[in-house]
Amino acid sequence: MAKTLKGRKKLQMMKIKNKTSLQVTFSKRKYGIFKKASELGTLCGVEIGVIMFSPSRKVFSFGNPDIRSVMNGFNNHLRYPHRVTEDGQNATIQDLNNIFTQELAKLEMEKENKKDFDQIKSKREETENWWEKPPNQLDSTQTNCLIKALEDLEKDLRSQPSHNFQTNVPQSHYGGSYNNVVAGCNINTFDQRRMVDVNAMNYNPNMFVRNHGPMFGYNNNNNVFEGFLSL
Amino acid sequence: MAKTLKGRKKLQMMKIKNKTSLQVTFSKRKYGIFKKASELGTLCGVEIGVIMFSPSRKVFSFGNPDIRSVMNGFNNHLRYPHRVTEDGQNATIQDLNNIFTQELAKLEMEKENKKDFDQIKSKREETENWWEKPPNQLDSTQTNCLIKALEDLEKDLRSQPSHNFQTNVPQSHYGGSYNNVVAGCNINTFDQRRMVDVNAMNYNPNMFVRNHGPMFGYNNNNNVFEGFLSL
DNA sequence: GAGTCTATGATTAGCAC
DNA sequence: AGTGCTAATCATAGACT
Repeated sequence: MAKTLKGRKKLQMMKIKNKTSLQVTFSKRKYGIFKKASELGTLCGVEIGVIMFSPSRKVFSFGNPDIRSVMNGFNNHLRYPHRVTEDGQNATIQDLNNIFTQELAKLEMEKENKKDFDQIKSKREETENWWEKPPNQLDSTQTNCLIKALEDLEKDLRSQPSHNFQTNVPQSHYGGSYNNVVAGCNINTFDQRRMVDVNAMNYNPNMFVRNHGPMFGYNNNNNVFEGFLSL
Repeated sequence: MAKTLKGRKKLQMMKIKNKTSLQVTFSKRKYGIFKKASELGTLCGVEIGVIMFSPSRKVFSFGNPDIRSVMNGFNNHLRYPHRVTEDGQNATIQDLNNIFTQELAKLEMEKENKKDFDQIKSKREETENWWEKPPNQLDSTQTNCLIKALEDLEKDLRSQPSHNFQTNVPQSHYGGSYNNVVAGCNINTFDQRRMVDVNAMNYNPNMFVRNHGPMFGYNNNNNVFEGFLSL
């Protein structure tokens, strides 16, 4: 049957009103762009990536060699002026990742320091209660100090009005407050919580683009599109 | 002058051997693709982004409305299986950002705790050196403790062989080691370093695409490309 | 690198399925 | 949401500036 096709007409460069023809145009031109991108990649041996959303907000993408590496390469060129590297350059995402990684390393170090600190604390408590120990467990330095303090005390005590002496003050007064609750902060849970927090992060410097799910792409070799499981 | 132009010839779909014609082809087709992408964006009112690297590794990109928001939208669809949200979903980049933000908040909290800790430490030092203070500055509890310790000491000292007493041991022996260097870690710089480090991060949850420098783009309105300052 | 020219190849609007 | 048709429009290889 002879058909009276009018052929292509020039299109005004504005959003297509008719919903159906808009959808058809999108579909055809999407194919056209992906094909062009594929050709450019092949002819010139360059990396290229295309990302688009359909009128119904579905995601489509093409990448040569793949969209992930192209985005990765692109991100390497992004600069974050609010953050500057040691040599005065605006930071790349890699720099930010490095900074974060260093932060976490330091957090880890803090944790270690805290551990040391606690160790020293307990050692110190041990040492600092030396005046309650029998003198034969004191070293000569401690003994000397005690003697010195004792002499000073004696001198002062003799030169001033009497105190209201009360013996047998419970030893736990010191031990308790040093070992656990100090000024409303529970030392026992302090370190534990931090440990949990640090482990919770489990930061991977490469999480920026790796390890994500399947996505749409234009397969350069056989003109087949692969599906991106959009939400 | 009459010229014998041969017109366009069909091109083999393979990498162009001639360096010059490859560069020319790239330049022309780059323009073509950006124009197609721009048209698709206008005609269909959709978001589209194109990123490519020239043969000399220069970066070019086009985005409607802009490459950043397109990449952002695309990233919303990426999933990071090594990281799972509370409801069991694979994490988006937003989730990762949230996790990071929370981590930093906790780091900040740690810093506060450290501050408290140091406060307590100094308070404690103050308290713990009480035996070196003149007795009129001691409270009754401390005095009682000292008396008790003194009595015990006296008793013990009398019941054992003599020590080699040396008076005038420098007081700084205690003060020094407690206030500054502890087990190889300088307490004075400890907190300061963390403060600097934390402030140095200044994490912006939106740093993924915001705040970066100028980049090439195809200006939809007047067909002008803007430059991306590549490295 | 970018722009021009021209013949020709490639894309696609409008319509139907 | 995609396919086939066809005529018209668009893109561009090659050569040159």
